[in-house]
Order: sequence, then C-alpha cells, then structure tokens
Amino acid sequence: MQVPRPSDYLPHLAYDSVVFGFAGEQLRILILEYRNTGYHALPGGFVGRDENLDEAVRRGLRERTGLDNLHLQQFHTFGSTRRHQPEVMRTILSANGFPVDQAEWMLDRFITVGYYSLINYHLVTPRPDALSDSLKWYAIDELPPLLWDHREMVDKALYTLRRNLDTMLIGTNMLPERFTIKQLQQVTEAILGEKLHRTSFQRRMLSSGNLLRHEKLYTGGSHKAPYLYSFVTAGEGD
Amino acid sequence: MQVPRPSDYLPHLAYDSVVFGFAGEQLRILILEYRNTGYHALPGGFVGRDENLDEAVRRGLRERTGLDNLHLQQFHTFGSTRRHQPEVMRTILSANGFPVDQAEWMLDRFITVGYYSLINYHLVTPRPDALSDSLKWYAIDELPPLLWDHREMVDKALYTLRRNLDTMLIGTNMLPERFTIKQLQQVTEAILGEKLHRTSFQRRMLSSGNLLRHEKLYTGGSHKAPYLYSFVTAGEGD
DNA sequence: TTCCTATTGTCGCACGTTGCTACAATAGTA
DNA sequence: TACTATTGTAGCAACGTGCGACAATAGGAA
Repeated sequence: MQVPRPSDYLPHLAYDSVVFGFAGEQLRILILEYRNTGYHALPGGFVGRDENLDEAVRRGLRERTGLDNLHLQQFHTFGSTRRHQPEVMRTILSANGFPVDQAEWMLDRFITVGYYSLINYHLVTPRPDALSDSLKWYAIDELPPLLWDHREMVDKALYTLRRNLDTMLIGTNMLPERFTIKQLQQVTEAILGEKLHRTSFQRRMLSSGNLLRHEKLYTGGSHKAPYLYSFVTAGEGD
Repeated sequence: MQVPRPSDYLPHLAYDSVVFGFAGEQLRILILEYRNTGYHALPGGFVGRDENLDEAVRRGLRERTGLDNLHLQQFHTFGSTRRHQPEVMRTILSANGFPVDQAEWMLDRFITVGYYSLINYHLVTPRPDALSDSLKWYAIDELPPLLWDHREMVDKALYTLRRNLDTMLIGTNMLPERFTIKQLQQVTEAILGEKLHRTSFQRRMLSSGNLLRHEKLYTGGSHKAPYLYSFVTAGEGD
C-alpha cells in the first residue's frame, strides 16, 4: 500500500467534500470510516502540485462515487491553527500499517477548502479508499461524531446550501431526470429542514417557469396520478 | 529591506483582501501599486506557520489601514493553476532590488483565499508596504487593470457582498455611528449598482426594526432637516 | 357498476411587501 | 410672506404567499 508522496502534492493544503444525496425522504451525506480506528470523517484529499483545486476535488469524488461532471460548490476555507491535531492522523496511519516516518508531511498543519455537491443517491457506488474501512450514507440528523472540525464543515455546507437554494435547481442533481412535484417538495423540505405548504409550493414551482410538464405517472396508488416534470434547460421552453 | 522568509510562512498559500469603503457617493476599494512597475493589485499577504488564517488577514489589514476589529468575510478560494505566473512576481521583486534567489518560494504556485471587508472610508490612513508605491482608493467602476485574477476576485467579492446584503447591516461599518436614511440609501445603491426608490427604501428601513431615531441633522440647506439614525444593537430598542 | 379514499391540480381570499404617486411638513433664502 | 429643495408619511395597485376549499382523478371495495 502506498503513502501519498509529499513531492506529488501541495503541502498544508487539503479539501474536504460534503456530498449530499436524497433517499428515504431524508437528506444524507457520505461519511467515511478510517480503518481500525472507529474514526468518522468527511471524504477529502490533497491537491496535486500541478492540479487545479477544483479538479482535485472532482478527481476525489470520481474515485469515491464513480460520478463525473458533478456540480461542485465551494463554501468555505478552514484555516484555524486549532485544526492541527497531528496525533489523530498519526493514529490513523499507524492503525493501517503506514510508515509514519514517510508520511510526516501528513501530520503537518493543513488548511482545508470545503466543497459541497448535490448528487443522485441512486447513481452512486461508494468506494472506500486505502485508508478507510467504509464510505456510507448517513442521514443528516444521524451523523456519527466526526473528526477535527468536520461537523462544523457539514453545518456550514448545509447553511450555504440553504442560502443558495434560490440560485440552483436542486432537483437537477438530486432527482431523476423526470420527477413529480411532490418529490421536489420532499427534497426541498429535507434541505431546509422544515415542512412547506403543498399548494403554495406547487404554485411557486409551476409559475417559476423552470418546469416542463410531461406525461402522468401511474404508480398503482388508488388516487389521482401526478404529472412528471423536468427542469427547463437553456433554450427549451418558451 | 527584508524579504519574507519561507520558514515564517506557509508555502503556496496567500490571501487577498477586497476592502470596500464609501465616499463621494461611490463604492471604492483599496488598490496598491507595486513600486517601479505600474502594476496594480489587491492588498494581500502570507499566512504565518502558526497563525490563524483569519488572523493573518486581520494583521495585514491592520498594517495597511490602521483599523482593527474589522468584520472580515471570506468569499472564495482561488486555486487554478493558471494563476501561476512567476515572471510577474519576479519582475516585482527585481524592480525593487530584492534578491530573487532568496525569495524563490514567492515565485511558486499560490492558492489564495479571498476576503472582503466593509470599512469606514474616513477612518483609514492607507499605508503602502515595502513593495508598493501606493495604496489608494479607486471607485469600483474605475479600477485600473489588475494583476493575475484580481479583477475576478473583485467581481466575486462584490457578487457575494450583494447576496449577503440582507444578512448584514451595511451601514454598521461603512457609515458613521449616526447617519441619515439618505446616506444609507446611497451606500446601498452603490453596492447594488442600481437606484432604489426613495419612499420604498425609507419605509422598508423604518419597518425593519433595525433603526433607532435620534435628533435631526441641520446641514444649513434650505429644506426640511432629516433625522439621524443609528443601528439597533442587541438588547437596545424594544 | 357504484361508492369510497387518498392524492393531485386549481382557485379564492386574506395578508404582507413593494413600486409609485401624492401630499404635507419643514429649513432656509429671497 | 413667497419660494424651493428635501424629508416624512399615507394611499393605491400589483404581486407573492399562507391557507383553506373543492373538483378531478386512480384504483380498490361493496
């Protein structure tokens, strides 16, 4: 098993990503567990010396989720000196049989750029990396204790996502190509953490001009079938 | 004249600050000019190896503006490889008689964290640093060409500021303790880059519950005198 | 076929906010 | 005592939103 070499990466700089998905009417994020330690943390990584920061994040997410072309959103850079806790990383490395003396640079202080991304839960096949035992979805309100300041990162990511909701068509990434308004409302509610009124939400979405109505969806339920919608992409619609 | 030593600072990491002030009914920002080059750029700096990122920015702004306790807002971290243009920094260093061989680390690739701050124009005494000829206010729509991606930084800072306007009581930092609603409107217009309707703005501000009305301001003008207001701080008001 | 029920799509109404106009109330000057 | 520029406030229409009412289903049960 190979240790990342200091010559390949920028020192003192890392990224961590908060990957949001939606399933079971709940907002979920990807959390990894370091092998043999019970430690949980956000998936992150280092930035190659000749690699764009955005690309490094994209690469990391591709390796871990199999997804490409994700929409990344940077939300904050964490640069407090209190983040530096070399003993934690030392524990992780030695618990996995890594030669710590070859990975001294990983024990240094790190400034970390936080990104979040909205993805379709059902398209992901989480792949743990060399250091981690598992990479799993956790409901946003049932997270395990996280290492370092990762809990703060999640909170800040969610805060930023909520503030940016008006800017982005959430469903674009979290839902299948075609979806019902109810699904859209459930995702929105999961993100905002509050219930919305059905008819107001329906009216607001329909009058926004962002939705295209398609055929009805017959689920077999004994009630009126809802229409399916998709988001209007540039040029479509009127 | 001393060159910053690599052992004192984190390599590859810097910050740049967009300092907003308001004067002459215009939004202005602080721009420095590197000595003997004609190059203009945002004031920035490096982060000490044991220094909080926020503190580094605060220190830099204190040295350059004389102001302390500024409200800093981080808006984006720039990490593209295209930012790396060593020849520019080499020119700046040699134009100032700095021994370039002692400052090789400054020619490396840098990831830069962008901050903006709102301050009271009239309280600032800009102080150029060792490398810069001047540190001056420029109206936001009359900026000189800026080095690297600093123009993009300004645009992004302004964009973020506009989006966060509802969160912050702008006048708190850009206006004196007591101000008229007209002044507040002018600052807001300068930031948003658009004119607002007087009576609507007045009504919105008064009904927001954030303003305390004080005595009138008699300027000598032959017309009704406006009231002075201040922002309600926590606990004040009703 | 005829109910019955759960869900969806719309409409109507009250209420608060905002753009805009009108108008009264100054503060100084002619 | 006019006159002017500016400020404070009210009125009205337009619009978005919370909320309830109701019609229109899609299937299952009687």
